[in-house]
Amino acid sequence: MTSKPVDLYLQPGTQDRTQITRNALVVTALKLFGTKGFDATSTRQIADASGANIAAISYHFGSKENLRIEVARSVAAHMGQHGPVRASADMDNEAIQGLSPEQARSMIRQHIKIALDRDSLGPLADDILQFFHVEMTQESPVVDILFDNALKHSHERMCRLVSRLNGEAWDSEKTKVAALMIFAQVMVFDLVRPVVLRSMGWDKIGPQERDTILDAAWIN
Amino acid sequence: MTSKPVDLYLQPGTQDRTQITRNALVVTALKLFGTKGFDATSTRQIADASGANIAAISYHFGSKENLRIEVARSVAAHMGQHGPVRASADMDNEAIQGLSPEQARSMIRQHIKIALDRDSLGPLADDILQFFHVEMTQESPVVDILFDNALKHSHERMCRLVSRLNGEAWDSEKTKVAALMIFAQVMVFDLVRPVVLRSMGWDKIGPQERDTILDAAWIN
DNA sequence: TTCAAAATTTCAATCGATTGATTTAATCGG
DNA sequence: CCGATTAAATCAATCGATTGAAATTTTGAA
Repeated sequence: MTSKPVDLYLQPGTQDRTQITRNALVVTALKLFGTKGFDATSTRQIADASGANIAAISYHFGSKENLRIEVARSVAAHMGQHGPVRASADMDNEAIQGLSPEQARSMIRQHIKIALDRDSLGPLADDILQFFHVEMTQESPVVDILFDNALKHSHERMCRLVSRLNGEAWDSEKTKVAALMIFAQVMVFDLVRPVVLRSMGWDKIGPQERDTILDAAWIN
Repeated sequence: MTSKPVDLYLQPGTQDRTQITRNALVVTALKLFGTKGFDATSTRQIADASGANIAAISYHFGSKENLRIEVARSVAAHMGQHGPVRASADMDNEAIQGLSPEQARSMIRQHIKIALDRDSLGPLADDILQFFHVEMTQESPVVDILFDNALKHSHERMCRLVSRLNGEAWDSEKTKVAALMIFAQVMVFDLVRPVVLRSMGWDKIGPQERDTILDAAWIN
């Protein structure tokens, strides 16, 4: 329950049966929850697709709902260490204070570019982010896990950067909304992908399409 | 199947039993699908909450999936006639051609303001838009209905307006993405409301909060 | 080091409950 | 009275979860 989250990527030489099973269940659930949704995914589908027995879910995680939480903890932990969130940890608040508006703007652009970049998340990047996006739209215990561990810090850093641009306090309502809107611009294209594909005439949102999106993002 | 969509708002004096039952089922399903999601909503919940019998769903719509589609058709029809989509129908393409950048910018702002305004959709506005948003995130037959009847036209108008600003062709990829991003800025706050509430420290997204969002929207 | 006992993990089978949908009979309005 | 509609009962299928036994791994005394 309160133990270390399951690693989304097992080190190649792992022999531990338990670890392998738990990883398979979490990764499979990550994919199915992200694509079909939590409610539309049955425990049997997860078990079959991960090569485990149905009872394994109850045994290792207690319940389907707990598996969902474990997936969220794994995702949050992984993003915190390797993903876009990690990038914001490199700057400290005092350094931002001294930034010129032009420097801040540049860092914001870089920040957004990293947020769009999926390479840092590994081969599961698409699955991780799809799960992330889906869960963000629903009120559930999972939101708190993702927000506290992967969003809060990143948003605050963005607020401090935006503050250098608009001159307002970093924790003012205006600044906070502006910071959210910067993330929103690139995030929304994944959130409403079905509509985006139809509007744009695309058949997927790949690296090329993401460049187009990034070019259109407004950071002024 | 190919008949007129169910009216979301019955005229007060309606006596027609059939019409009343169908309306109750559609409105109830609209609310439940929007809040709990399609998969997490059972036909019994819909029947109970709407005061109808379980068999009524099969009788009137054929299946739960067909009820979902009927809800989408009703929502699309209602938005097309009364909602934000309607606003874009007032301008024609030739008029937009002659707009100065400054005029276009003003119309875009107005367009967005209308898209944020929920009064035109009536008392069910929140339910309608929540259903709308949820369905936009999932690949389903419903997306096509909503896109074709409520989004396509509105997006094209926005493209033509944006075209007056950036000087590019209205159907260029750059313009189309930019137009999407304008909608995205205000839409995303409803899509990821759970995260927005936590980030902003809000307990709801009401008219006041929407004003704050609108002020932060970038149209340059 | 050896090997049986103990603990852990997996397995097939099954639990009661609920799902979407259907059937049959009663009820309603015209 | 008749067709339209509803109500109650029930369908097979699937849901999440549990069971006890089998298989596997770990442990500990000799």
